[in-house]
Amino acid sequence: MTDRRPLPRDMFEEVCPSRLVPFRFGDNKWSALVLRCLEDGPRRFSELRVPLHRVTPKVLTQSLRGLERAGLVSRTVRPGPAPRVEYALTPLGRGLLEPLAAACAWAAENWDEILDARERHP
Amino acid sequence: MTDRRPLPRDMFEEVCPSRLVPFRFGDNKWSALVLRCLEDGPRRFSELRVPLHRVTPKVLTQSLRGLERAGLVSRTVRPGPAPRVEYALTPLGRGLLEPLAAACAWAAENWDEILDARERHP
DNA sequence: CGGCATCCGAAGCGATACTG
DNA sequence: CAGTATCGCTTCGGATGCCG
Repeated sequence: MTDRRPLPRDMFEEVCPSRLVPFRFGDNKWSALVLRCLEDGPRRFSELRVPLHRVTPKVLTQSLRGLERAGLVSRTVRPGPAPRVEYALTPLGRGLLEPLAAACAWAAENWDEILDARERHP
Repeated sequence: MTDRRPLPRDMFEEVCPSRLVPFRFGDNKWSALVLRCLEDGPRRFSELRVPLHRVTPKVLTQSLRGLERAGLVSRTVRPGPAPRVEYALTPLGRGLLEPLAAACAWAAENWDEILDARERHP
């Protein structure tokens, strides 16, 4: 570890990808989970609320709007007597799912080690 | 997209990896960037502040403490007349860097598309 | 140099109630 | 059903000042 390249002057600039990723993942705390909920196909609004521990409609809406603005999720209103809205991954969103899954796989593999570390540090 | 497996009852349970990942990435908004700053080797406290846009010492400390508690970063005090503290990735932390890099690579590849989406949605 | 203590405004998010 | 509106608590994080 001797090739200590100098750090960039400004990693906060808009153009740095690592700025975007944590931001997208954490647009709000539910975003990543919402993406994974859409993994198997479109889901309705109230359908999403259940596995997300009864998240408040307001907060879920915020999350979905954020994902929509980012082009990761699409929103379609199906015609009918009762309102019926479905959310689905866009191709872009589906692409993000892969690195997200990689991160999750990492977490699963190192689960014990992570928990051990947290116990060791009081 | 016809195999709509039912969603799990509770994706919020402690044991779900996707809970941990957003949490780790977003422990605070700097965590991911700090990890990337340590990519090339150990760095001193004040050395980290520069590329992070002069982040406040308090906040940087919080971030580092969080990463330390998670076992991702180590903190070593080098003996000498003046205080000199170095932070470095642990093997565990280095492992996380890979999925993190994958996510960043995704962001870099789909940069234009993401920005386009944000512009289209007012 | 590498922090910690304090203050404070801003943002996050849950609960509740209401609406087309 | 799929949201919006309002409230209030909690957390985040920037600014400032002090310390060994």
